[in-house]
Amino acid sequence: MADTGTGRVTARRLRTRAHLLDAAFTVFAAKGFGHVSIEEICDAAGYTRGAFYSNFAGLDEMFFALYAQRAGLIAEQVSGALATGGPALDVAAAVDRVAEVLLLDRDWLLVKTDFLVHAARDPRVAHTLLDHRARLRRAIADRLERARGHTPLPAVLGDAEGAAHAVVAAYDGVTTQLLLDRDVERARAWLKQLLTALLTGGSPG
Amino acid sequence: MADTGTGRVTARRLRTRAHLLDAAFTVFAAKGFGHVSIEEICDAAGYTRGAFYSNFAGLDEMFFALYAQRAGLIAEQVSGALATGGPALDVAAAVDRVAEVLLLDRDWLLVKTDFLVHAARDPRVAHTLLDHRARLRRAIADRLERARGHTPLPAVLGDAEGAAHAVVAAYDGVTTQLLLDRDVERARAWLKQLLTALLTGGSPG
DNA sequence: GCTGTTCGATACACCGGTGTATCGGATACG
DNA sequence: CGTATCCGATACACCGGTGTATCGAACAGC
Repeated sequence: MADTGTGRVTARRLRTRAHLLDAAFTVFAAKGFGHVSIEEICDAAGYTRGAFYSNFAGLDEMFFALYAQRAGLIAEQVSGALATGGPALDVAAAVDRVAEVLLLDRDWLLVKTDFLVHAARDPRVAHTLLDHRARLRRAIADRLERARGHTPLPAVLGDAEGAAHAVVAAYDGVTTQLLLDRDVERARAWLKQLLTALLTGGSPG
Repeated sequence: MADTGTGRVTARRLRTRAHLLDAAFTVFAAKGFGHVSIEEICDAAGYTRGAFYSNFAGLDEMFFALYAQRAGLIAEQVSGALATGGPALDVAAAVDRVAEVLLLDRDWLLVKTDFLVHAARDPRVAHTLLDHRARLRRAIADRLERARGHTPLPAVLGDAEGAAHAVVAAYDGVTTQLLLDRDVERARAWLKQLLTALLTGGSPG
């Protein structure tokens, strides 16, 4: 069973846990959660089930841990992309940078979508995901608010929060298309175009 | 094994097939493809596995058949919603009607998203889904083209095809949010707002 | 280096689901 | 009605994965 106690955590433990998570990411991306067995992950990582059960309670918990880990990473990158550019606050430039970061790795989109499907059926998980999305929106809204005046937002979207909502929706929409046609470049271009249309009300500047 | 031959199709067969598909829809929506066993579906439908294997080759084929059936139904409804309104071609009104139809049943969105995830890993399936989406886009684009002049499109989106692309992306984006927060009314309102912003470039008229 | 603790490999019992082959009853059709 | 056909229920053999209990080996601390 997974070690839940607060007994001191050894280095070895952390390493194998990380190895297992890395392998899990690959396997989940390839086959999809729900078509993956614990054994497969252990094989891919070069361990046996003993290692797995020593680190995780089961597949669900591991999947959750995996998502949390990777989502945190992405969140950092997005924050970084939003922070750069100094106080000059150019929306168009920010759109470019964010689009580059968000549509980077198809494997991540696969896992993320699997997680969405998972969350859609488990309110507890859904709550976590909604939290994460809310934090992302807030970061975007903050940025948009600072840019207001320099580039005013179209009124239909409401305040900056509304605009941020629209940005996330556009991202989700483009993700869907990318999952199907596998054309990352087209998806990026398309996302930029969409965000521009939404945030500037039609004028690219 | 599933009857692939062209031997004459009896009425009984069609009925049980329909029953199985109906039950499958419920079960898939509740648990998600990948967490559903053939037995579960048969139990829900009141049959045994014998009936299943007499009608389908396996879970995958059944899932595909289920999606095709329901997607066809929705497509008809959308076409209907786009057709009504006579030749007066009011974009805002069309947006309202389509938003009502598209965000109707959460169970359908669940199954649809499962299918997307499935298609994302199987190019053959992906091709089918892309086809279906292309047909939907064409219907929307046609409608938008007829409305052009009455309500001109913002230039950033390009031609009517581009605008239709944006409509679908907005739909997908709103779907994601709805899967998480389960608030259908909010999703509908939000979709209308988003489509209005995209298609009119900011002005609600 | 020695030793007590921790980690992960191994072995075991178990279960649920799969796919097939067979058979009896329902059904369409003359 | 009678009968040939079709459909779906039943039974069987099988497999892959699960979770746990145990033990040897690696490791950290002194």
